[in-house]
Amino acid sequence: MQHQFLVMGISEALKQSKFPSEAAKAVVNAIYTGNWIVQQQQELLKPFGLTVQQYNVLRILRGQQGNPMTVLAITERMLDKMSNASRLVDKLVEKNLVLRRECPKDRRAVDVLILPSGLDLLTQVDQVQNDWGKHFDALGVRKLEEMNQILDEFRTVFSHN
Amino acid sequence: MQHQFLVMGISEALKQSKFPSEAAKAVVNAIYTGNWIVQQQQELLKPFGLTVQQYNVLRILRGQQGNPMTVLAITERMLDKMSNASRLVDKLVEKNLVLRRECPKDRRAVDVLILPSGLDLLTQVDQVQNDWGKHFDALGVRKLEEMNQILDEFRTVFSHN
DNA sequence: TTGTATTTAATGTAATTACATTTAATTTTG
DNA sequence: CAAAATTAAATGTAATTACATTAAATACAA
Repeated sequence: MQHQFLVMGISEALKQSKFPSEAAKAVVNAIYTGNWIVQQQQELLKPFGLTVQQYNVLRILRGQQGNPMTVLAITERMLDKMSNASRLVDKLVEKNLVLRRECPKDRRAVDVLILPSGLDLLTQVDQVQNDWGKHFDALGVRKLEEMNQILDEFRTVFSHN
Repeated sequence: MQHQFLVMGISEALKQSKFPSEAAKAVVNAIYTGNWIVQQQQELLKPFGLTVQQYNVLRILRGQQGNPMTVLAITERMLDKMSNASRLVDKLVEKNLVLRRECPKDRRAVDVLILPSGLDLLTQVDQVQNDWGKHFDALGVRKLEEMNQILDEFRTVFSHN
């Protein structure tokens, strides 16, 4: 009973021929596309024993280039409204991919650092991720820029009530 | 410690100034935008005691115009790879919004029907949803069509290995 | 300084999701 | 027809998420 994401236009994908408006269709399409990507990434990450969220946290930590980040700083950079960065970091500590230690400047805060083992794992995952991402290059930079532009606009239109 | 989705370009939103490629940015942007919408809908639906998934199932059932749907048919039309349409329908039955009964043609299957109370609730939600969706009209049909086109292409590019 | 408010992270919990298994009914095959 | 395979839904469970609360440290204000 596993639902497969099929690759097709949104109407065929959801077997829904008519939407009340183009905007309604875009809303559904954006959710569907986001889910579709997450689904794909989940599959890619399964062999590495990482969830999408854990992977994202690792990447965020790598981006700091050896500098520690507090849990709060991690939360701010996460894609997902986070249920719990604290517990996510827990999992990564359990897997020995990151280090958690008291922040010397503020003892409320906790510094999190990616370990060499974490960097190694990311390197492995990168290989697979890059291959996967290559598919999108076929769209061309021009169109991808357009996509980014439109998605940004789509969210931004909300600030102009 | 609740993370707020702020309305801005993807780079500012995630405080990440550079992406390895435009495609990588688009991937993140699509996930972020999908999450952003789901988040908004969650807020809208909270007063009605519905989760986004439950709401989607109700809408799917309404689309059948009084005809019953099996659980499997519902699953096929869901936005999300479904953990469990069966338990989702459970919740809706508990709330007295839908009816579940044995399918006469195939006793393995279960017919699910939306009840008048379910339709009423949807009518109420529609009002709020429509107001929310209005914001996107500002983008113009032209641009929304473009967005739908690009998102479809984005997923479709995968079938052309 | 001392009490109050705020910030940061962790924890408790209920609900949901992912994933595997089970049960029952139907379809297919020999 | 009978056995095997398949299909549909439900169930068990572990993990994750949502949401609220707590605990500890810091900042702020009187």
